[in-house]
Amino acid sequence: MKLKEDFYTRPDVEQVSKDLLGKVLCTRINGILTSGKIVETEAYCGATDRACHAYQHRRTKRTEVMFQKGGVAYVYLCYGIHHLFNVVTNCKDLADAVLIRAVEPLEGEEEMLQRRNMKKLAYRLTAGPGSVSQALGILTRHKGTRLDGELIWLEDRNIQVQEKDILSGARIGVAYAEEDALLPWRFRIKDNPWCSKPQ
DNA sequence: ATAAAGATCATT
DNA sequence: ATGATCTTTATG
Repeated sequence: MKLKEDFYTRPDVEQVSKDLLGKVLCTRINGILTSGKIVETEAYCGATDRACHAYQHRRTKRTEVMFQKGGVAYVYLCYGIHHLFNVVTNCKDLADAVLIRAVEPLEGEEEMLQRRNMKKLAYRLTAGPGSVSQALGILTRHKGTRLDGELIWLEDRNIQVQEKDILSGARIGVAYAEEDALLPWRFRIKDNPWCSKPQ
């Protein structure tokens, strides 16, 4: 069943980030269902985290959606090429988000291969945030989409992830964030081959 | 108005 | 290792 609003509005992004492991991200773009089990995430906290676009509650046109109540999509363009998908969490005016970094393909494999311009199934199909969005058909225009709707949503399919099977580490690509770059806010499922490469 | 940097990926 | 590629943001 679909995750409800109270899953997203909890105040602890770190916790939500961990809880998202094992949940299923689904999209139905142009009527085509694609989905994947989330195996890797990163937490971003607006109030205190230099690595977050909304650091110190910085409100811009881009970050505005992060200030909404949890349960909407924050999608932005990275390096001019990649559409990165985040789940907005916490309450209104508290700009926290979780970046989905990798999923394990479940449904719509053919469509995902096509979107990624690949011929046969390989781990790189959905490893890395840019790849996830491309495979699922998520674009910046989906920014602000409610995650309880029919376009993009998350499901709990009762997949159990043990606390001991969650590895945490420093986030990727946030060297500029100084000491905040060291926070262990990247989470992944131990021994899952669908995670993106770098430790 | 202009410039610089960026939560990345694929290729060499 | 390096290039692709273009939005967002900061600065003048």
